[in-house]
Amino acid sequence: MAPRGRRTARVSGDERQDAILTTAEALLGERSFDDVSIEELARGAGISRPTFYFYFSSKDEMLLALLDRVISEVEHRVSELPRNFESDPAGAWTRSIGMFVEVFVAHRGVATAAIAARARNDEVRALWSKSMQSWVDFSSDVIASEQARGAAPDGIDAHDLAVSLNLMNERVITAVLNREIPAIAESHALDVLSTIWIRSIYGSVNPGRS
Amino acid sequence: MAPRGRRTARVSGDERQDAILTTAEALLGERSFDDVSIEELARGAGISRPTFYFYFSSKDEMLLALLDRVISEVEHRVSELPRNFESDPAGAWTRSIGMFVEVFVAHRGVATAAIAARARNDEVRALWSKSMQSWVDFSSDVIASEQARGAAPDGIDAHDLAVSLNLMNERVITAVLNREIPAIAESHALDVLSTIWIRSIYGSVNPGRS
DNA sequence: CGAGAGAGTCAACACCGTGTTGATACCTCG
DNA sequence: CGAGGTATCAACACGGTGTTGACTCTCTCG
Repeated sequence: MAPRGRRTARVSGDERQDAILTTAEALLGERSFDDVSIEELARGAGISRPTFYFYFSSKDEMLLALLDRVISEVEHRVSELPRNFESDPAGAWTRSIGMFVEVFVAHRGVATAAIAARARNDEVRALWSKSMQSWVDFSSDVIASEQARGAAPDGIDAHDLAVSLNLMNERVITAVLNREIPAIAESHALDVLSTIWIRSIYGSVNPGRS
Repeated sequence: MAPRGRRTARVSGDERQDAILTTAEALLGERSFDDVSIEELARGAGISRPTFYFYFSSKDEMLLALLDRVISEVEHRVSELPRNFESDPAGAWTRSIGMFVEVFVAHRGVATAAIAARARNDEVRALWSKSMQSWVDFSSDVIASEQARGAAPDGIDAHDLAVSLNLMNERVITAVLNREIPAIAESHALDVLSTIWIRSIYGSVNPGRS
């Protein structure tokens, strides 16, 4: 039943929860997780600090909710990645890595906060690890099949290679997004990463089309 | 003047400072920086919490002192790295990366704490960045000269490549040391990293000796 | 309609870790 | 001996997290 004429005095619980998460994404865009107090999150959502605890049992719990949304997006997008690497390996890898970059750019604040929280919070670590594994499994499968069909040389375990390259992506992209030193120019990032992936997977500068 | 017969009731300031740093390295080996309180550091060094502030103005300041020692070691060891890449490129790179790995392994606690603190503390960030740059400059110089002499293909900026590969090392090694998932086996790490470096620098599986 | 039941809210409180202050003891050197 | 730097710590102030208990609003059902 929609509220008529006179609006309901109180906004619904779900809206409040969303308001908290929205406030959080916004604040994490400008400041670090530690520098955002629960007080601010609550004020941003129009409630008092204790009421925040009605919605989330802790600040980390809220980060988990934020991260959960991102993970769903990641798993969905990874499952839709094309697997036709035979015809244009370089292009296919570049598109895959590009998607990785896009997700990080779109959720920079959450990603940075999660990476920091990972060190102290088991649940955050588990959730982050789940998302990294989506990418690792995808790339590991593709590398293994490229090795199987003879397009990529053996001499390195497909899974080890996939893990290392994905960790490189994570680290290089956060360095770029947080304007660290040393880092590379944002405009080069995708190009540089793709080049490294392709050279180290195929052992050559120019993997042949077939 | 050495204390005679009767020992000085009070241990010297320098010893106390060292005791704090030693306690810190030990505790950081088992717990995260945030989980180590100043109270514990002080107790470990046989002093009270306020006295800790006589030696360091904050916990971060102490981390800085810890990191400073590591940086000196890094700069020293980097400057001693051989540069004879012409005769045995693969071996030379493996030895260089091996040294990177060694430093991380030897100072695992400090490295992990510094990486976490980097996000919130400017001085830690600056110091860490200085140490990364030692490695980046070294590798960037070597890559550029390999490209110049025609042993390594162009098509990627030497500095961008050096930054990315060094960031990969940082991330992969911390993942290994902290037993993250996904990560690779500690015993493979050096081998996997070297392979990726060599393939992506030389654009081939087997850079020729000359 | 009116008495629960739930959801939602918050003032006040307890706690813990950081950083500060001021008083005091010790040690050395003129 | 006594002045001045070195070293020490009890007690305090502060800020952020998480908890409690009482209150209000709204919806439902006899």
